[in-house]
Amino acid sequence: MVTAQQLQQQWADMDASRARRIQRDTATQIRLSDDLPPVRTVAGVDVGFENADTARAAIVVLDYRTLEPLDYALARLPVAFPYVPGLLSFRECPVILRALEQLRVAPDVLLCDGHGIAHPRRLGIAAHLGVLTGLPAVGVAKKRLTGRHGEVPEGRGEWTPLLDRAGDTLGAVLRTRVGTRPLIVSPGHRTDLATALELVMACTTRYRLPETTRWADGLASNRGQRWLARLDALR
DNA sequence: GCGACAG
DNA sequence: ATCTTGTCGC
Repeated sequence: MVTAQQLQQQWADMDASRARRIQRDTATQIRLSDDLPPVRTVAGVDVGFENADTARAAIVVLDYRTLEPLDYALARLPVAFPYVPGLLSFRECPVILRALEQLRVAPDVLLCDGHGIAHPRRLGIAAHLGVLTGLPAVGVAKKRLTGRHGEVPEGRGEWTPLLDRAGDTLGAVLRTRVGTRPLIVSPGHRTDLATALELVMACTTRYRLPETTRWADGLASNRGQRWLARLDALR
C-alpha cells in the first residue's frame, strides 16, 4: 500500500491541472457496491492545523454499538500542498495515512470530514482515502462543494438527494438534528448511499455531528488536550 | 467573462 | 482550517 512519505514527496508542489488528472484517474477505482463486513468498529478522521505549516491528523476508532473510543492515533506533518477547493485530499491525505499507520485497532469503515463522491470529479477526500487504503469510507461534510438539492425535511434522520447537473445522485443532505443545518453525506468507497446514511445516523446521538467526527475534530484541533484527557478518563 | 468554492 | 467572548435561545 502507499505510504504517507511517498505521497508527501510525490504530491508536494504538484500543479493543479496534474492533480485533477490524477483525480479523474483514481476515481475509476472507486467501488460503490455495499461490500462492508459486519460493522463492529467505526473511525472518525479529521485534520487540523497547528499553524500555517504544520498539519495534525486525528483518527479515533469507536465501538459501533456503544460509540465508546477503542483506540486513537495522532500524526503531524509539514504542510506541502495549499488548500484549493476540490483538491483537499492532496493537502490532507499524507498526514492521515501517517496516523492510520499508527493505529492498533483496525476500523471497519472510515467516516471522513469532507465529501466522498459529492465532488466535481467524484473524488472527494473520503473517496480518495478509501481507494488509497482499500477501506470502506464515507464522506461527512458540513458544507456543500458541488451539486444541487431541494428543501430538506425538518425531521431528524430525514434527507434529500444531492444531484449533479445530469440528475445523478451524488449523496444526501441529511438532517441529523432538528433545528440545525443539515450535513452532506456521500459514499466514498465500498459503500452505497443507503449504508452511508445508516452509518452516520447510527453514530449520531444528541449533536449535529456524529460522534466519530466530534472526537476526531476535537483531537485534531488546538483544544485537543481537552479531548485527550477525556480519553484517559475512560481507561 | 461571471459566480461557486469541502477543510 | 484559524484568530476568539459573550450571548441568544430551548
